[in-house]
Amino acid sequence: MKKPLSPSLLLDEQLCFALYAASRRMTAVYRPLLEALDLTYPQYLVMLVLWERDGVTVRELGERLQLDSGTLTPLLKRLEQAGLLGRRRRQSDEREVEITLTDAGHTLRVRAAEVPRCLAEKLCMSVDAFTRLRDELKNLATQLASPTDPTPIDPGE
Amino acid sequence: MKKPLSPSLLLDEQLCFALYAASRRMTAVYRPLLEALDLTYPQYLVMLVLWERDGVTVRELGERLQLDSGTLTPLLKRLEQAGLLGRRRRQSDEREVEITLTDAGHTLRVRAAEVPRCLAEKLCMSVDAFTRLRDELKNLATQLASPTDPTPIDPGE
DNA sequence: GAAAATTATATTGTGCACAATTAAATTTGA
DNA sequence: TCAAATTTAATTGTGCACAATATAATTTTC
Repeated sequence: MKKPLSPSLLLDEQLCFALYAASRRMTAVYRPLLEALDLTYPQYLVMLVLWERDGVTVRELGERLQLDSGTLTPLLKRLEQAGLLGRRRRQSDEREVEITLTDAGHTLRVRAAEVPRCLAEKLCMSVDAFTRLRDELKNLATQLASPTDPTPIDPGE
Repeated sequence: MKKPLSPSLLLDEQLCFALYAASRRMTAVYRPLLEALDLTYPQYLVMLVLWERDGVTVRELGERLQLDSGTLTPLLKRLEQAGLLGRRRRQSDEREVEITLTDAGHTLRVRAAEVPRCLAEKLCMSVDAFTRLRDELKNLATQLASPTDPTPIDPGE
């Protein structure tokens, strides 16, 4: 009598829906905070990367955030229009587009520092619980990204 | 010396990004499985609700999935075009649109039953770990949905 | 019982996500 | 060296999400 791992089609038993719903709730909580900075949530993520290291390429941004150019190109153009960053082809390799923060882009970081504080308040979690859940989600993403890992047989192409 | 709860702006320390990335990875894993059923992931969620209880209104679907009519109306029209469901105004209250599965919609459930099995394989998690993570995410969503819970002062409107 | 308020859905517009294709620059290799 | 393969962005098209607005049906209140 071994109970199989979630063979259910009941919505409330799905891990995927709990994840999907929590993720949308999370961005909904960020929305009013980021609105004050004139940023959307994905734009905020791009800014986080750039505040860590300026002058990265679109490809590097994409690797970090797991987003492709179809998403990033228009998003970066909007941030450029907003005056937060500049985009230009690299001299060394004209295929690459380098993203650099403007002064306004750098300055925004100060106001953005409030955002994680507001969220910490909202979360009401211990540092331990926060770290544990975050790392569990990272592990989950890693497991989900594994090529064909648990598939019994797959000769591939 | 009390360390504050995640006052960091580093991408890899954010719970929100771990959540966002894991959620997108999850739907990416579902995508090829659902493609075989000609469903997108949000369409699959709608079908899960309808397989549990047929004849619900758009409003009830929205409450269950936390999606509004701006998302559901076109999605439901696509499922109607695909022949999986029908939409008609309720006699008792013409404001409401009742969604009912067609025979094809009911039949699809059989093939969909394979989906959670494929995912369980991919996840490689114990039932306990699965359940615990799912319920932690539900709790997180609940906490994030709480109106103004941890805000010190807010006289409101 | 009619005006006002509420409720339910649809519509419009913006901004992601992501697949598929295109185009240009660079690298590789016969 | 030069043609083929690879790499990087951009473009195009579809389908969510969600805010804001519109519209129509129903309920409430006087």
